[in-house]
Amino acid sequence: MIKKKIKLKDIAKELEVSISTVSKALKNSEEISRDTKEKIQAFARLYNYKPNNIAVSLKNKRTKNIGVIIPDIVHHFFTTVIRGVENYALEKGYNVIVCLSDESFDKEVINMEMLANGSIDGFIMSLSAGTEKKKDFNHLKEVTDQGIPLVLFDRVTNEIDCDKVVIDDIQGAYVATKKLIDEGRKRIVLLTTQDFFSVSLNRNLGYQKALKDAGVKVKDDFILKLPFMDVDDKAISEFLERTKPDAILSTNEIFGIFAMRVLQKKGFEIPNDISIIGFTDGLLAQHANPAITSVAQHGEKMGEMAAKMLIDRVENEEDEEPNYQTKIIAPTLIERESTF
Amino acid sequence: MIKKKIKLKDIAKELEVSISTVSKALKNSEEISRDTKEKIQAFARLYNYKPNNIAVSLKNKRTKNIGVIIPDIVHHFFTTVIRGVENYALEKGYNVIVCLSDESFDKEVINMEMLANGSIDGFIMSLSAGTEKKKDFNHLKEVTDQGIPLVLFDRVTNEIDCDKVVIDDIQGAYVATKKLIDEGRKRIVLLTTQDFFSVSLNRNLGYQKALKDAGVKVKDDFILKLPFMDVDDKAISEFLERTKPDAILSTNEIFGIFAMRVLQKKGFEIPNDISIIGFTDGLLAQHANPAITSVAQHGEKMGEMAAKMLIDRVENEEDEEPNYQTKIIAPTLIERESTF
DNA sequence: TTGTACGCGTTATCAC
DNA sequence: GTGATAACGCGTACAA
Repeated sequence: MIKKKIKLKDIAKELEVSISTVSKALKNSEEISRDTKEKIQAFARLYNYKPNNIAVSLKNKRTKNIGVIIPDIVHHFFTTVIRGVENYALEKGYNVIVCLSDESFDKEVINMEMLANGSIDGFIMSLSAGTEKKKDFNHLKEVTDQGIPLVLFDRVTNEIDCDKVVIDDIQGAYVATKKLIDEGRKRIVLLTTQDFFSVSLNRNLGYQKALKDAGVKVKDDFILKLPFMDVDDKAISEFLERTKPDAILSTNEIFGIFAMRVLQKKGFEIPNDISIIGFTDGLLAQHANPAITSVAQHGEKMGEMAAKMLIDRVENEEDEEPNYQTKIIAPTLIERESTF
Repeated sequence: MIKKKIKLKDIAKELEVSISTVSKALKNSEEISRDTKEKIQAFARLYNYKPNNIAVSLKNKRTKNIGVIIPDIVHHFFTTVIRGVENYALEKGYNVIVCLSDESFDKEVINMEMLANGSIDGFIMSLSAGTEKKKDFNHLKEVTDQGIPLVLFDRVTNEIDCDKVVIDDIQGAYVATKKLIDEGRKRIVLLTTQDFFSVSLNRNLGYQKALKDAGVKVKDDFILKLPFMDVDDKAISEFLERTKPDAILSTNEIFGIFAMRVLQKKGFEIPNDISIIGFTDGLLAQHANPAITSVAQHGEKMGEMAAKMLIDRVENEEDEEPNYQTKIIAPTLIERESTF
């Protein structure tokens, strides 16, 4: 009952010509006579011939696959990036192999090694928390040393020479903080993650810069650094009680949501009593009540750009002069109901 | 500067042995002498030799890739399924190639055809809206006819003979509706999508069955069928005004969230005035205020089961008697703040 | 215009 | 113990 896939050899045998004639005929080569071409093409269409990707890959040393390694897929931002990559990739005839590092250095290494042995033409990735913490980038170095193109996005590192796509995190935090200052807020606190995340560090800088520019003194105890994994309601609650803020900037979506719920349960009104701005313009921010003003990271655009950079690199490997670029996307402040 | 990847031939040349000796030595074959094995293995380790996946695939006719095609990735449920698939796949040494159909029949076909030509050992997929609407499953049929294993999950069809993983949607809706009835709710309305979605149909059945079992007459105008794409605030708003419900069952997460916001803006208290239960236990339901009681679909478990079924099938292709199975996962009602 | 021969990197069979 | 050879499916330089 199984209709096995037909291959060149089968067509050749059936039509009593050589394999190479079939191969050429199917590529519409000028060398082959109109008659045989038509005969072969008709037969191929009839039996739905499609070249075997693996054999073609082995021959061309091109897989038409791109590997994407992200820390976590249950995370709206990464999800939008994948969608962007997919969009562009499909258009160019590439498949996307997605691997999750699960925020773990080891998994990131394993995944990279698996894919680096011929499965893909290039990588798009965002560093896992484990890798950012450990600051060990040898697996990236090995990949680039082998000449495999790599594009880093969002969570990047200066240690590796390659193409990058990021948003201007400093600017994003600056604009958000400024918005809060302009509203007249005086006690603006920051909810963020630990410093080893490059993005958190930059957002923290932007926050501080905006305060300084407005002549406000930065207080260290107005900044709460939480572990990235399980959110700790209690820590947030205590922090808010201690600091009594009139505005909150959160460097991610989830901390902002948690803070808002804590405050609402205590009877505060958002934004009347307290304004909130979060990073990552995800579904949670959009559908919260009130909807949360957010710094959009434009994940889909980021994915598309990363894919474009990567595929350009893959398809023009002659470049002996790498000339790597870092594209910086401007973040956008999306004003909603959690600010005035 | 580029350190090209080393291959068997390079090792053979360097150590002045034959390629096959190297190959055997690296697989620790008994045929090779201890000395040469050690020498070769040491050399291979030093130069970090790793077999080329593509060549191995061509030889074994096994790619160790599995293709996952889903309608949308910016959707928490599918995202958890992918995570489940990834978990199991990585453990078994498989990569996951993710393709998005974008709810479109055409994209689904294109993606399938791309992957079916040797890129993957089997498929895991959930039907796009377009495919469910069109009821054209030829692309699936072709794939299974070629002997490529296929596991359908969540949005499945009876037209195709293959392994399947679903949750018991009827039961899920039944339990949720019963919960609302037991709370004493009298005017329970249903927010759902159009009938061509198999899951919506079943959830609708469960809702109606629960009402009938409780002796409540089902009113057709208590059921609102919305297009799946862009949610229409106004339609929901009008529906709620017309039906004046004291409880809402939503067959997905997003409609429930929208309904809640509409009601809250009108001054209703959840759950004091109106209870809400949604399907898909996603981030939105968890972090809404109040948090929404939901029917959990156990996406991660579903993904793991689908991956296990697929890989079992792939690795035991001798089975001439297919004997396909449909695994039915029991849904769980997660009680939160939007019900009593 | 068509066909032969070889290579892509690996593995398995068989001969030495 | 080791090595030559064929095969996986395709593409192409070269020969006929």
